[in-house]
Amino acid sequence: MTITQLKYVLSVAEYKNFTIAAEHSFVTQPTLSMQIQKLEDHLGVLIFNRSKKPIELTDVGLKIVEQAKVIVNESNRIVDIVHQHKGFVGGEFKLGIIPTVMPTLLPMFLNNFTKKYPKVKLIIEEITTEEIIKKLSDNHLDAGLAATPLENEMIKEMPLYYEPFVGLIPKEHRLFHKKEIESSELEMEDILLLEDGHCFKDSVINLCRTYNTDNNRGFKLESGSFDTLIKLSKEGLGMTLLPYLHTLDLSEIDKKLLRDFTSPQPAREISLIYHKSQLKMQLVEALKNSIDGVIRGAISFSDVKIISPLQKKAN
Amino acid sequence: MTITQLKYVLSVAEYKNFTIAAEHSFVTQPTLSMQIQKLEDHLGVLIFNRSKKPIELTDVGLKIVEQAKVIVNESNRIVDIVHQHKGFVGGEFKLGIIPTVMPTLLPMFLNNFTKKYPKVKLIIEEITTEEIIKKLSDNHLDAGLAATPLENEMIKEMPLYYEPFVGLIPKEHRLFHKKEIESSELEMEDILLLEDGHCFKDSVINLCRTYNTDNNRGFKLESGSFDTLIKLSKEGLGMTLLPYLHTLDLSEIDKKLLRDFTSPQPAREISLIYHKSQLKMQLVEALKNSIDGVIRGAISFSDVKIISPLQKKAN
DNA sequence: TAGTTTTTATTGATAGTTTTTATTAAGTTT
DNA sequence: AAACTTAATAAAAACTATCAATAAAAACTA
Repeated sequence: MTITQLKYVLSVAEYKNFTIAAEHSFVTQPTLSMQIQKLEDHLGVLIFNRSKKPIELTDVGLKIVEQAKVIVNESNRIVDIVHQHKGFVGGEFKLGIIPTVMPTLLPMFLNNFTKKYPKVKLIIEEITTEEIIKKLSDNHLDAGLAATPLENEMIKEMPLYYEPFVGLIPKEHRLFHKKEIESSELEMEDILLLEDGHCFKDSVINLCRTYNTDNNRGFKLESGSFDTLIKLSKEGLGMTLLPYLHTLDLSEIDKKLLRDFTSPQPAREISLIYHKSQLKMQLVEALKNSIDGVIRGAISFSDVKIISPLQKKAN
Repeated sequence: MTITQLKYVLSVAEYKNFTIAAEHSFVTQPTLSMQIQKLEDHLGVLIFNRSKKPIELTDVGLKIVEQAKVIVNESNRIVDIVHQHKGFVGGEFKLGIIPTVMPTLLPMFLNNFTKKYPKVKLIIEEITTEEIIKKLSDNHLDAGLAATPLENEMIKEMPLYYEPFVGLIPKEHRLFHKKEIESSELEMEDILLLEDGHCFKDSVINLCRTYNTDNNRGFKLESGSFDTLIKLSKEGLGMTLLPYLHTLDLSEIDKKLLRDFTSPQPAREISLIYHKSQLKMQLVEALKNSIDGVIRGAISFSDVKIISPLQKKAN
């Protein structure tokens, strides 16, 4: 039994297809077929049920695959140990970022990070939280940036910052003439929200507890961008909440519609997330340090309203 | 990086000598040397410091060895998974048994076990508790039978039975004329005990708490057998405690010196112990079931009557 | 210090394996 | 039934692990 054989098994288990699995393993299909046969012979069991299309795992196959994942992960860790010892921070690092964080956070740390760690080849992908979770589990991503908490057993979270929401109130709205809004004044019925990241831990105002996605407003919002939200809001379909960093590039006219919240402000928690197996942890730590650095210094977080939630949480 | 290479590394780490490690790995020394060099080249670090005699691990080497142990253990588990699936209970099973348990317990379960699991090649070794612990940690034993608790992080315990101690009181002793002894009457100063297994969990009379090995009796006992203890006791050097099963083959004359304890009796806990990695668990479970079967329900330390099935079998 | 022993590294031959290309077989789809 | 997918098989080529023999280095010895 070799680690290579186990990797081939994992590849077939993932793609349910020998040919595709072979491509992803950078070998030809017969190579992969033979090695898997050899392993099956050695163990005296069939791992795959080849009669089903697409190929299925046998009962033992399922258990073997789970154990193979453990073994392959643990062997990858050897390289981590060596890198850590050499103080080497490098290699490929695949990072997934949710769309609503990408444009604001990426420009802030990318330069800083690539300068500090020139040996790292950052591969960044803009994908949804759900896909990040899936890809972290499959080892197709090394880490992700998303709104937390996720409450997923497989995934560890490293909170980076808390980004307060600012209200965007259309002219006709009942709260338009207020200078500041209190959370208690919010009527969940007339707020437009993205699914993305409005659930929080206890210490922050938790919008998702009161926010009902099955509202009786007559339409359901599936948009992934705040731009759509802003337009809908200005059409008079209700107020909305924008993450603070997204309000910075609004037009002067639109900025007039913004209303801050009184403390405690609603906010979203943005975290660096990674698989519980904690592979490539030096890289994850390096990324966290880079982001921490820019958040503390580079951005104008002199603003009291942003600093306060940050300070609350920063232990 | 291959599992074979990692096994070679573990072997050298254990024996601190390439030649001996090679023998234990059933390959020639150049083979082993080359494979370790290849791994070191691949990782770009030295695992061993060959200039020191005996060979030492480097700093990274130490961490690599720890991780290699994990990987090798986890890969052994694949075979376990297959065996479990096939319902196959077989292969080599190396069991260490402490001297004071060996003669009483082994004859009771050995026949039963080998008949029930003919495919298992039991390799039994009579060794001390300390050596069992060491060999379990090195993977040179699959399980052990010893008096517990051991309070060792690495080792899991599966209690099998509680064996009460019976007092052996020489004629001159102050307690000789008592029919039964109460634990409270014991004077630790005049009891001869083996180091072996007189420590207990809370629920049992705990002799080791009060028993001071640095006694001021003028001699220190290092014997490993109860026979010596009996002789010393009859010489008038003090009373002693014998595990119940050991009292069965005393001569009729010696049996006259025995005194039972009133409830709660002092007793020793005998457990099946194994490494926390839980390899070959089907075999461990099989062994436990066999022993349980012979003992027919756990022996309660507080009730002499429950011991009767043991007595039946032993006679 | 020179000789002896012990231990690890090196070399070259060989057996064994992995991988590849090309082909066949089996099963689907059109 | 032809066209297409997909996995298994065969044979050749590339590669690797292993061994025996030996060299080199280090540690004793006398």
